[in-house]
Amino acid sequence: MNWNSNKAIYLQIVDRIIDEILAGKAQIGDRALSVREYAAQVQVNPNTVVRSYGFLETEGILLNQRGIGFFISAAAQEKARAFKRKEFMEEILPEVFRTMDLLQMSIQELNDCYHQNINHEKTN
Amino acid sequence: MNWNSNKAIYLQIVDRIIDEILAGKAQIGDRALSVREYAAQVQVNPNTVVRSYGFLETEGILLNQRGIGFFISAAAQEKARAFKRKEFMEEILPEVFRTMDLLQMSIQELNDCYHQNINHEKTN
Amino acid sequence: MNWNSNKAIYLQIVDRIIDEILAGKAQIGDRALSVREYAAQVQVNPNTVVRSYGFLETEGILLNQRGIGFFISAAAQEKARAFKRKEFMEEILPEVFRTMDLLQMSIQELNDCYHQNINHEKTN
Amino acid sequence: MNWNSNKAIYLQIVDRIIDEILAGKAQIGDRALSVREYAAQVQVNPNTVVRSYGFLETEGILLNQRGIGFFISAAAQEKARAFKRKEFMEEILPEVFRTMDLLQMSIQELNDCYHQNINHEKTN
DNA sequence: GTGGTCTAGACCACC
DNA sequence: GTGGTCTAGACCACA
Repeated sequence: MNWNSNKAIYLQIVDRIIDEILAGKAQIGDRALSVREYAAQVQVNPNTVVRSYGFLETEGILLNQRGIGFFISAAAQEKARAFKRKEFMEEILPEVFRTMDLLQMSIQELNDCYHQNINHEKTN
Repeated sequence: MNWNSNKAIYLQIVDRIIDEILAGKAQIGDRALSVREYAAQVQVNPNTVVRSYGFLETEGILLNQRGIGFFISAAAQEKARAFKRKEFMEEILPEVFRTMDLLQMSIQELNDCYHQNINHEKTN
Repeated sequence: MNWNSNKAIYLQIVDRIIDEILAGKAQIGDRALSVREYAAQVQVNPNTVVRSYGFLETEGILLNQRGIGFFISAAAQEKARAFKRKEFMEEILPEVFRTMDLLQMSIQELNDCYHQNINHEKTN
Repeated sequence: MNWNSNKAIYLQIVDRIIDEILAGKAQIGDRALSVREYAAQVQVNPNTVVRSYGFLETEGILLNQRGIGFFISAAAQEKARAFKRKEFMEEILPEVFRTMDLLQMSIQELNDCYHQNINHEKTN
């Protein structure tokens, strides 16, 4: 796994799990990998995963069953989407629009970028 | 100024100065506020401003004349725009499009947000 | 049953059984459910019930007749009451009074809560 | 410091700090002891204090100023009281009343205990 | 100096 | 086996 050095690893793990839930790769009720398994898989210390899982539990995305493990909560999709959407609408987008203004970039240009990006992905 | 963000304060100051240059509030050849003045103005430790100015100097946006102070370089506008544009196109936008995909958000919705945002600013 | 609490499940089961004894739902000499039956009933690992029963045995509330099962001991009512009362008077109440002091809550308020609580239960 | 082995140390530290705020020993705007200082004072590992402070920050009771330290937030009293009160009303009290019922203890007896307790404290 | 993060390794209660 | 906590010690960015 490639870690971006600007963001805490445990938060990058959080993002990754949220993305997987949103992408439907993890279904409601699925058991999450055990802390040790996940840690081994992504090559980090188990404590780091404990932190990620703990964070996701406070967000209501994971549920902990004592002595058994963590599970994808029933509201995981919804909570994950809300979490991501809030971050996007309140923190990312305003900054994007402000930057566009400074760069004197029109919304039309942004649309062009979007469609280029989409086409680029399709050909991959 | 709110320093609540997760981003390092010195980088927030960098952004702020670049924004002012792009917005034309600081002209080529203008003398930048002294480190102490700026620090006092934004309520921050002078060392922090030193770091911001240093960063802008390596980017070619500020020029340091020893014993006199920092000045807006001749190429400041151009450099600032290039810096900002590169960051925007290569780091911000791809992530934005990826997030839109995860949130199943159409480019149309983004356009709507943009126009709402613009109108909101105009009425301020 | 909700096992969400911070308390160990086997202790929650202990509390539940003590409560049933105090409430007179389990009579002296009654045979307790087998570990497996109880485990199935409350949806828990049998080992967990084993632990609860073991705890109650050391408290003299259950008796184990090898090969037959667990029974409510003759002194169960008395032992259960003593156990609960001791815990209540020595651990719970002092902490309750200290918290009331911190919250600047009067004994009158507590009385009000009590009566509200009672009325609420009656209407259920 | 005496640690109760039933509760995580970092949570006991949280409780202790909340109690001090409610008791008025820590005033709004006061700087909290640095993580290292506090850790040395109560003889635990700094990481444990980091966890306590982090918890209190998410509760809005402490504020973190980057590179400077933690401070008692403006809303600390209110947040601390709300936190404690919620815990008391929703978790402690219902259990207390249920136990009183099981022990066939009247509200009058509870009042007596309260006044004894108060008198006892006064003579200390 | 401050807090933030990560690792390594240990012990625990619990299922 | 599971997660939860704690320690010890390290390194980092930041003020």
